[in-house]
Amino acid sequence: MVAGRPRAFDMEQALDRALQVFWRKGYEGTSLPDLTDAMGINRPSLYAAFGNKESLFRKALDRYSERNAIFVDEALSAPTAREVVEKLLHSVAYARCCPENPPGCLAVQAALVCGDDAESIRKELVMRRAASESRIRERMERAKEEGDLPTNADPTVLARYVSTVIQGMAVQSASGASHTELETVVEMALLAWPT
Amino acid sequence: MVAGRPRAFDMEQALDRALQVFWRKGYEGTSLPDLTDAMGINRPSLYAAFGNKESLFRKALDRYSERNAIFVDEALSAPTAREVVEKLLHSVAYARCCPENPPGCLAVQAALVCGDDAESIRKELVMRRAASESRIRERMERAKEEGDLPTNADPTVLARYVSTVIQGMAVQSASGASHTELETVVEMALLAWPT
DNA sequence: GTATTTGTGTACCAATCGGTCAATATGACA
DNA sequence: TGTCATATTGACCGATTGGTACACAAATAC
Repeated sequence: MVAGRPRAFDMEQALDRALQVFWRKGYEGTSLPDLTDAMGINRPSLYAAFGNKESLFRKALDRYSERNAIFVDEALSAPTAREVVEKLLHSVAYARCCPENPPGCLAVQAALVCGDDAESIRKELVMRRAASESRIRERMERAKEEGDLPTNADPTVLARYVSTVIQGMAVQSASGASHTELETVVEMALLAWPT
Repeated sequence: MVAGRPRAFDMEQALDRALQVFWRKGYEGTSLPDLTDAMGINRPSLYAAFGNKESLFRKALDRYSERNAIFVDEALSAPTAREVVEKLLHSVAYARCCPENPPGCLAVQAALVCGDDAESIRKELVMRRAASESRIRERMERAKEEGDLPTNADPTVLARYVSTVIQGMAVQSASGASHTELETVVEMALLAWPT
């Protein structure tokens, strides 16, 4: 980039707008007019700045993941396994219902199933969800080494359970559940935690 | 219907095939060629027999719901609240991974989010999921009246927790989880149950 | 056998899909 | 003040979307 006409829009803001649309309508449910309207730019500008629809989605997904990572990292750095899942679940209950964002979880609802064209997006999301679960599992393994969990506790199972509850809350949120409703789920889910 | 040329295909079988496609690809992700190919009929036959895409989906959804209702009814008729949720969760763990069906739950993944055109389908699915949760809640209310649950137990919260776990398992299944993996989730989820 | 009724097959419809081209506008730099 | 590099604009592309019109085939009713 040497000189030339400067870009008339804010790329960060435009990407945020695109993220919101994908979040609300999913990958397949979002059309290019949906995107250009929300981003306030026209089609060739979108393609010049972000590539095609798929690469725009991936950039939006990266942004989504980065923001999620902030509170996930914070939760995972709690001193005990119990505190980790408490923080994690409470954070998710808040984040999925944060009023300035669409309900639900992008990584769950953007392409849980899809037509053949979007199959690579679906697989990407499957991998991201698996990666999230792995991070929790690794934290539980550490907890077990530290004597922070009973010797018969299985980090894989614990992580899968927590992931399942989190994904269930995503569906609940996408169905209109409120923050307080999700909090009751969190409290109950924590009753299963080993002591 | 007085006379006329007889239908050359089996409507029940064709509807089953359509259900499979919607289940695997979601409402928006399924195209009419997807449907006609799977059903082995051509477009005008499909429209004559089932209306349009939306009404075909609703018929397929009804069929899906009926089949689900069989084991849900059986679970809800168990004598105690504890047995109800045990049966329910184990049944779901099996049903979501039954090898002759697509993974996941149609009512969750067919249109968790979507474009404007499919909005009425999405709302229908939200209502069905809410109805399922209500059935569980009513069963828990009955259990409480029967002294089958602690006096401080909240049927609404119990039902929401069970629904959330079930929906989480649907996401896990759609992501490739096996039956035995879901069973470990069930066992752990049951640890939260009040005694 | 002929009329009537219904299903099937082909070919088509307008609208929308994701994506691009060529012309023009706008800035930085010399 | 040009020159050059990039951004914006509107029109356009072929392919696909959900949905139909119409001619023909196959059965029953008389």
